[in-house]
Amino acid sequence: MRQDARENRERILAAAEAVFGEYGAAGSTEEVARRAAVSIATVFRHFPTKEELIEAALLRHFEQLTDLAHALVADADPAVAWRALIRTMIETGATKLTLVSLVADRDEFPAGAVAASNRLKSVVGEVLRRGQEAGAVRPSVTVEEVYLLIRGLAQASATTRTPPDTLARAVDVVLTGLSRPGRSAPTPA
Amino acid sequence: MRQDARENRERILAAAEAVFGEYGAAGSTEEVARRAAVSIATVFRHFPTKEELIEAALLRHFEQLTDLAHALVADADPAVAWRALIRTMIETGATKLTLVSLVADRDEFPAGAVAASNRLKSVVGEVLRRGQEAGAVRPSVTVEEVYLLIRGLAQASATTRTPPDTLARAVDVVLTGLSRPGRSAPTPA
Amino acid sequence: MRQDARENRERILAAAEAVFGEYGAAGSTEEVARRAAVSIATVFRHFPTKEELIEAALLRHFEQLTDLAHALVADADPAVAWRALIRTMIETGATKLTLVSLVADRDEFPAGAVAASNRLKSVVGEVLRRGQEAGAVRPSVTVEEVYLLIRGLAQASATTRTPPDTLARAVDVVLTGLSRPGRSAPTPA
Amino acid sequence: MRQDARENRERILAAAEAVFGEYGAAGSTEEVARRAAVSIATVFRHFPTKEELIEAALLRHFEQLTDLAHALVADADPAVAWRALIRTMIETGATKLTLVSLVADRDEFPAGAVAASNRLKSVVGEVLRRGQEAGAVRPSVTVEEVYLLIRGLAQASATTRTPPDTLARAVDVVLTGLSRPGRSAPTPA
DNA sequence: TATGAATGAGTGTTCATTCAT
DNA sequence: GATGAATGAACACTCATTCAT
Repeated sequence: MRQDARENRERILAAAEAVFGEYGAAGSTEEVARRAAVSIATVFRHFPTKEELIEAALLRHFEQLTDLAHALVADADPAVAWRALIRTMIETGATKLTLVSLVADRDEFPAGAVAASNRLKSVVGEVLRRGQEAGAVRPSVTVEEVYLLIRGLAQASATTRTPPDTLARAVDVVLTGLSRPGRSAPTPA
Repeated sequence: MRQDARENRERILAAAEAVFGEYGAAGSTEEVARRAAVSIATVFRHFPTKEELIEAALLRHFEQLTDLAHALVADADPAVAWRALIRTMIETGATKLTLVSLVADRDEFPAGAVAASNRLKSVVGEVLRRGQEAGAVRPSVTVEEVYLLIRGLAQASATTRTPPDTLARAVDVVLTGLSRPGRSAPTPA
Repeated sequence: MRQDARENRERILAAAEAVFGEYGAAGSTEEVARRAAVSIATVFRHFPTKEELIEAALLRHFEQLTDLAHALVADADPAVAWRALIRTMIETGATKLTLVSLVADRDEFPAGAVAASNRLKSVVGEVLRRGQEAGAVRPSVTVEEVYLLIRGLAQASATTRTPPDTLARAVDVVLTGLSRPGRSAPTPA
Repeated sequence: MRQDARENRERILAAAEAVFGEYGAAGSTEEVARRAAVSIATVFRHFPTKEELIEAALLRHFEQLTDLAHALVADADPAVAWRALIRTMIETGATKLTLVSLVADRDEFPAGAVAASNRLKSVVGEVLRRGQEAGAVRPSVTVEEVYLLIRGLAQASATTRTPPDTLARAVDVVLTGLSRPGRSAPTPA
C-alpha cells in the first residue's frame, strides 16, 4: 500500500470512530468521508461496506484497550489494576462501545474484530483472575457478567446526558458488587 | 374510537415496541406496519409521526411498569419488593427501555411520555426509600444511579444475545452493590 | 334527496370554492370536508371524484355569473353594462376562476359545467354585441379574446398579491384596448 | 464540475421548465427526472430541494428574457422594440412564467431568482420608458400593470389550449390599450 | 345516509454503493 | 489510487378513494 493510501486509511478510521460514536449506526458514510477530507469513493475503496468500516473502527478500539489492559497487568497491585481497568473501559469506551451492538448480533461476526475482541477479553480475564487471587474480587465472578456490566454502563451513559458523578456512583456500585464481601471498593480521588 | 380501530392501535403499539426495541430508532415504520398487519397509512393515521409512535410506545411501557411498581409497593416485605422491581424493570424493560434514549435528549420531551416517566420514577423512588428504611439498601443510594444501572443492563442485554444466567449474575452484582454492607442479596430460586 | 343531504351538498360546494380558490388544485378534499364540517366520505358520496367536486363548484360559479350577466343585459346603457360585466367577472372571478384551468384541458369536459360555461359565454356574447351595436366596443372583437383577457387578469391577480389599483389600471388598459378608437373608457369613481 | 455533470444539469433544468410549466408546482420531481433521463437522485444531487429546482429554472428563464430585452433595447425603433418585447415575453414566457407565482409569495424569496427577476424588470422598465419618450406608449403606464397583463395572458394561454390567433388578438388589445391614443398598434405580419 | 377507519399509489428526500474520469 | 457523479432502494409522510359500521 502506498503511503498516502495508508494515511487516508488512518484518517478514515479516526473519522469513523468519531462519527459512529456520535450518531451510532445512523451516522452516514458521507459524513465520515467529509471529516476525513476524502471522497466517499475513497472510503469505499478502503472498506467495501459500511459494516466493514464499523468493524475496522471497532477493531482499532479493541486493540487500543488491549494495549491498555496489558499495561495494567504489569501494575504492582492487582486490586488497583482491576478497578482502573473497569473504570477506564467504561469511561473511554463510553462513546465507542456503542459500536459493538451494531455488528454483534450478526451471525458471521467478522474474523478480524472477533479475534481482537477475544484478545481483549482474555487480557481482561487475566486482570480479573489476578484480582480474585489477590482476594479483591469475588471468586464466583466471570468475565461474562463483567463485560455485560461494562457495556451496559458505557452504552447507557453514552446514549444519555449523564452527570459525571452519577456515572461515578454507578461504577462504584458495580465495583462494590464485584468485590469480596467485607471489602468495599474505595472511592478514588 | 371504533372497536376495530382500537384493536389496530393496540397491535401497532405492540409492533412498535418490538421493532424499535430490536432496531432502535433505525427501525422503520414500514416494518411496524408489516408486523401489525396494517397498511402504513393506518399507522400514520393513528400516530401522525414516527416520533409520536415511539413516544406512545414508550408511554405504554412506562405505565405498565408504573402499575407493576405500585403493586410491589403494596407488598409486605420492602426488601423483596425492591429486588423484584429492579429485576422486573431490567428484564421486561430489556427490549423496550432502549427507546428512552431515542426521545430523551430532545428539548421538547412530549408531555405525555415525560409525565408517565416521572410518575414511574417517583414510584421507583418510593420503593427505594422503603428498602432503605427497612435496612436493605444503602442509605447513600439515589434513584439516579439506580436508573442508570437499570438502563445499562436493559440496553446491553437487549442489544446483544445475552444468556439468561449471565444477565442474572450481572443483576445480582448490581443488587449486591446496592445492598447494605453485611447483607448480601439472596439469589432467587 | 333528503333535506339534510341537500344542505350538506351546499355546504360542501361552498367549502370547495373557498379551498380550491385558496390553494388551487393542491387543495385537499379532506380540507374541504373539514370546512364543510362533514366526513370526507360524505364529500365522496356527493361527488364521487375530486374532479367532479371541482367541476360542480365551477358550475355553481358559472351560474352565479350568468345570473349577474343577465341582470346587466337588462341595464339601460349597453356601454356601462359592458364595462361593469368585464370588471365584475375579473374581480369576483379572481379567486375562483383559477379552477377553470384545473379541468379545462381534459378531453372530456364535464357535461354540466360545459353547458353552464356555454350559457355564460352566450350571455357575455350578447352583452358584447350590444356594446358593439352601441358603438362602444370595436366591431372586430370576439368573445374568445375577451375571455382570454378576463381569465388572464383573474388568474394573475389571484395567484399573486396584487395591489387593487394595479389591477384597476390593468383592467382599464384592457377596456381601452377593447373600446372603439376615439372613445377612451371612462374610469369609474 | 465535470462535463457530463454539466450536461445533466442543463437537461434537468430544461425538463424542469417543461414539467413545472405544464403542471405548475404540482409537477413531480420524478417526472422531471424521467424527462431528463436521469435518476431522481441525480436531480436531488444537483438541486437539493424541489424548491431550489424550481428557482433555478426560474432564474434561467429570467436571465434568458433579460438578455433578449437587452438586445431589444439596442434596437433602433423604440416602438417596435416595445411591442416585440411584450409579445415575446407573453409567448415564450407562456409555459414558464406560471412558475413565478409558485415562489413569489414566500417570505425568503431566493436571492438568485429575485435578483434576476429584478434585473429583468428594470430592463423592461427601460424599454417602456423609451417607448413613452418616443410617444408610442401612454405616459401614465407603469411597469406594474404591464407585468400583470403579461403574466395574465401568459398564464391563461398556458393553462388552456388557446388557438394562436386568439392569443394574438388578445395581445393586440393589450398593446392598443397601452398605446398613445390616436396611434393604434399596427398588427405584425 | 353519514361516518370513522383503512388503503394503494404516490411524493420529496436520503443513503450505501457503483461507475466514469 | 483517488475523485465527482450517478444510481436503486428505501424512508417518512400524504392523499384521493373505498369499506365496514
